[in-house]
Amino acid sequence: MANTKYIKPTESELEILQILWTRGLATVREVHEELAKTKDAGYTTTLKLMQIMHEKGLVKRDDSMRTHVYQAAVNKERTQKHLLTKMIDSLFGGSHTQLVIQALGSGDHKATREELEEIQALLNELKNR
Amino acid sequence: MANTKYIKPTESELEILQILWTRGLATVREVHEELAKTKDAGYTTTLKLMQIMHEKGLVKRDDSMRTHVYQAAVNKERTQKHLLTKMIDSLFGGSHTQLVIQALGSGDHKATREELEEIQALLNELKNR
DNA sequence: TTGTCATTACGAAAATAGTCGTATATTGAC
DNA sequence: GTCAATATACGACTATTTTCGTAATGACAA
Repeated sequence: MANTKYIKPTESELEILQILWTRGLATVREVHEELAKTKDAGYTTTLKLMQIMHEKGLVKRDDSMRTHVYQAAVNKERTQKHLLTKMIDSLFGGSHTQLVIQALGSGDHKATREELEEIQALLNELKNR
Repeated sequence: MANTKYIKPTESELEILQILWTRGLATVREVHEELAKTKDAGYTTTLKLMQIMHEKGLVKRDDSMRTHVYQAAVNKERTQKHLLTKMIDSLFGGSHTQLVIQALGSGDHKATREELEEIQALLNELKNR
C-alpha cells in the first residue's frame, strides 16, 4: 500500500474540509458561499486554497468540466483523531481522560440522551477490562 | 476588571507553556533542555520565543537577576478550554459529545479507575438534568 | 586583569499561511 | 459574432511564526 503520509491541514483548510465532509461534492463557488457566512474573504482566495489543497492531496477534483467539482480526499474520522491526539499530547500531557473531563465539564453542552448513552456504553466497556 | 483579551498561543508557545505549567518556575536554559528532548532548535530560538511570550503577556518573568526566571502567566485550564472549544467548533461541528466519543474510543488509553469514576460522576450529573 | 563561558537583546532571514489582482478561457444570451 | 458573466491559473504581496547569527554584558576562575 502506498504510504499515505499524513498532511496536517491548516485552519483554513480545515474549514473547507468541514464543508466538503458535510456536502460530499461541491464546487469552489459553493464552498465559498458557505464560508462567506462566517468569514470574509474573496472568491479567488477560496479558489487558491482549494487548489493548494489539491496539490497537497487533501481534496480530489473532477476537472472534466469547466466548473471543477471537489470532494475531500482525507477521511474525516482519521483527521479528527490525528488532531485530537496531537492536542492531547501537546495540551493535556498525553491523557485522553483529562481531555474528556474538560470537554464534559465545559458548561453548556446540548448532549442528547442518545449521546449520553453512547458515552455511557463506551465507559462501561472501558470499565470492564 | 481589566479586560484580559485572550491571546491564542502558537504551537511552539504551547510547548513552552506546557513545561512551565509543570515546573512552575524555570529559566530559559531549563526550558530549552526540556524542549531539546523532543525538538531540535537552538538556544536563542527558545530564548526569543520566551521573550515574545513575555511581550504578549503569556509568561511572567523575574529579571532581577542576570538569569531571568519565567513562569506561565496564563491559566492552564482556561487555555485548555479555549483551545478545546475551538477544536470542537472547527472539527466536530460544535458537538462536545462527538469529541468525547472520539477521545474515549481511541485505542490505547491508560485511564485509571479513578479517572473513569470521575468521568462517570460527570456523566451522572449530566444525565440528571 | 584577562580570558572564557553563559546570558540577554535585537534584528533579520526563512518558512508557512493567507490574501487578492489580473490574465485568460469558456459559456450562454442576444 | 459580441458581450457579459463566471471559471481557473498564477504570481505576488502581506502577515505571522520560527529560526538563528551576532553583539553586548555580566560572572567567574586563573
